[in-house]
Amino acid sequence: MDRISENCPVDDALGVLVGKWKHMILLYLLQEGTKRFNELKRMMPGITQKMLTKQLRELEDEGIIERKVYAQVPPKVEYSITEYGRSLEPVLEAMHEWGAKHTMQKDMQQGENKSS
Amino acid sequence: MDRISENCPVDDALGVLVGKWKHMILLYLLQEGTKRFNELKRMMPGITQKMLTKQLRELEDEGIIERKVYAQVPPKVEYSITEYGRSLEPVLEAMHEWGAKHTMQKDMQQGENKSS
DNA sequence: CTGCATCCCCCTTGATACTG
DNA sequence: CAGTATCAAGGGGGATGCAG
Repeated sequence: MDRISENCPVDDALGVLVGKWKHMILLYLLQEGTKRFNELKRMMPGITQKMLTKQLRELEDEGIIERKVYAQVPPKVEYSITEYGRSLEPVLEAMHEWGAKHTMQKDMQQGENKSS
Repeated sequence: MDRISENCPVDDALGVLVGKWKHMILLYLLQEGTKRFNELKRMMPGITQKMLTKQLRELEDEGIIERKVYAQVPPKVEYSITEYGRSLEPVLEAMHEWGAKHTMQKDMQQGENKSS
C-alpha cells in the first residue's frame, strides 16, 4: 500500500465501529458466538435496551451481524456475526493490540525513571 | 490472541481515531510528513480553524503528533507524527483495507446479478 | 499565519414507561 | 423476553469574530 487516503475508506471502517457499544457487541459475538438479546444486555452493564437495540440494528443494517427471530411465546431473538462481519476481526485485532501497548506505555511512564 | 475484550483496549484506539477529521490528519501527516497549519487546512476542504486546532490539540495531547512552534513574525507552526503516532499505522491500514473491500462489495451487489 | 472565544445546532446517548 | 415511544441532556461539530 502506497497511499492510504485516496478516498478515505478508513471512514467506512470507522463509521461501522463508532458507537459507544458497537465494538463491544462485536467483540462478544466474535468471541462467544450467537447470543440472545438479554445475554448481550447482561454482558454490558450500563447499556439500555434502547441503545442495545439501536446499535444492534445499525450493525445489522451494515450486514455485520445477523438477527434471527424465533416465533415463540417467550420471544427469542439471537444475534450472530455474519461472514462479512468476521472480516472486521483484523481491524479489531489491530486496534486491540495498539490499545494494549498504549495502556502499557502510559503505565510505564510512572516507573521507568525510578528503575533501580 | 485468545480474547480481545478483557478490558477493551479497543476503546483506546477508537478514542484516538474518532473525530470527524482526526484520521484524515493522521493519514496526511503519515504520508506527507511535516505540515504547517494552513497546509493541513487546505488539504481538508470544509474544515474550520476551530476544528483543525481542536483535533490537532487532542492528537497532540495523546502524544500522537508533535507541534513545533517557530518564533517568527509570521507565525509558523508545524505538525508531524511522533514515533508513537506512527505505531497507529497498522491500525489505519487495517481499517483502510477493510473499508476498500467494503466499498467494493457494495458496488458489486449492483452488477453481479446482471453478469452476462 | 495561527489560534482562541462565543454562540448555536443537531445528533447521540440516556431514563423511563409502555406493548406484543 | 424483546422492542418501541417519548422526553431530556450533553457534547461534538460548525460559523463567525477577535487577538498575538
